[in-house]
Amino acid sequence: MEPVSATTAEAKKGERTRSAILDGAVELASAEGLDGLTIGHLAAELRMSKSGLFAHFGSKQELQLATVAAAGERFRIEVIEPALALPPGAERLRAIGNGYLERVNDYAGGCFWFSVTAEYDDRPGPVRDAIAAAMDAWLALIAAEARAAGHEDPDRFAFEFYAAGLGANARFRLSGDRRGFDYARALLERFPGPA
Amino acid sequence: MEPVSATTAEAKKGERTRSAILDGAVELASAEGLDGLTIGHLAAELRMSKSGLFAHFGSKQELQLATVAAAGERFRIEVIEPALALPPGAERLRAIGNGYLERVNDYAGGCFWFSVTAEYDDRPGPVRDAIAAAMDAWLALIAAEARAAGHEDPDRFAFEFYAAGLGANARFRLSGDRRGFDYARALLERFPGPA
DNA sequence: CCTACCGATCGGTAGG
DNA sequence: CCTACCGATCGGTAGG
Repeated sequence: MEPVSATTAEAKKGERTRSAILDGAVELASAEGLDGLTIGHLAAELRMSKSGLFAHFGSKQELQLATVAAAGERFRIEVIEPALALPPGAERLRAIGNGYLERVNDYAGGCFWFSVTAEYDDRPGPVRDAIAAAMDAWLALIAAEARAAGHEDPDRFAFEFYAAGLGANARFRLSGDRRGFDYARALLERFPGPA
Repeated sequence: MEPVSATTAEAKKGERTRSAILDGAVELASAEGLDGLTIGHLAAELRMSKSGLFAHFGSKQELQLATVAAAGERFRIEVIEPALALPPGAERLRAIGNGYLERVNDYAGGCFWFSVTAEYDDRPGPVRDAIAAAMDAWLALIAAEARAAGHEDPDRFAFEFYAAGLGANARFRLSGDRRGFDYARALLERFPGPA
């Protein structure tokens, strides 16, 4: 009767399913990695058939790339976008940095980026390139805000904050030591920056 | 004729084979993780049969535990032992820290501990416990030397150096940026420590 | 989005 | 240390 409208409704439903799949995929990959993110495991968790899920992506690698993109998009929406309402510099840097640390601290699976960086940093290909691009953008964002905040060496500050985030996540997940989060938060208050 | 002597010779050969297997296992796990360390892949690389290799360990988990222990043992022999000839404090801290950074920089597969921490930090069990114990000992060693060197907050210094090591490895492997190694090395010269 | 299937590889075993 | 296997699971396909 109404083929166009029906098609639109179907497309919407497909989009919702795809989005639900990617939510599960980001969570699963944070804990099990992008290889441990098997199509069978993910399908079982979402109560779908393997082939039904698979049809949304066409290959394991496309699922991995979509998962990396989804993790970046969710981080952008939940942490970065809100902070852009603040003026550039110290205030915004603190909002972004603390927003990131809270997320890492709260998420059940720990930091998605820590997990996938360690997994793919030695394996050339599009998945690694997507992870590297996201991390480059993250460090560039921190450096830009640090520069606006008056840091003498913004690139170095960005590295230190990035490293502190990795370290805090690792220490907390492995040994239950939360002090790394305090050290990382303290970096955001160190102005105008170290010698 | 000489059953005891023959048995001893066989045991020696078994030990050498086991050691060669573990060398390959540490290298493979640095790049592919402890799950990607499959018995078939490792056997093919060493030109052994799967079951011949398997017989040395009895289970995948025992192979993983032996690999973690071997990585720790090799690090202890190559980096820590030589530094113990130096007096405790700044000198020894620099030797250990720089020795670690050189290793991470040089190794083809990157840092074994970075790879396996991200992989197992969310999976309870003996493998994760072994990794956590090794990392706790590593931070405690750095903290003890930092204390002897006069740092005001040795635990914090240990965290900062640990984090800088993770960050330097990640930035270099992902994006080819070696500046993290310079930042980490600079920490070893910052005496008696930050505020 | 499903059922039913494919060849390859996984960890592990039997028996020598 | 080997050959020859096992059931389970992998990514992916056919056909609907």
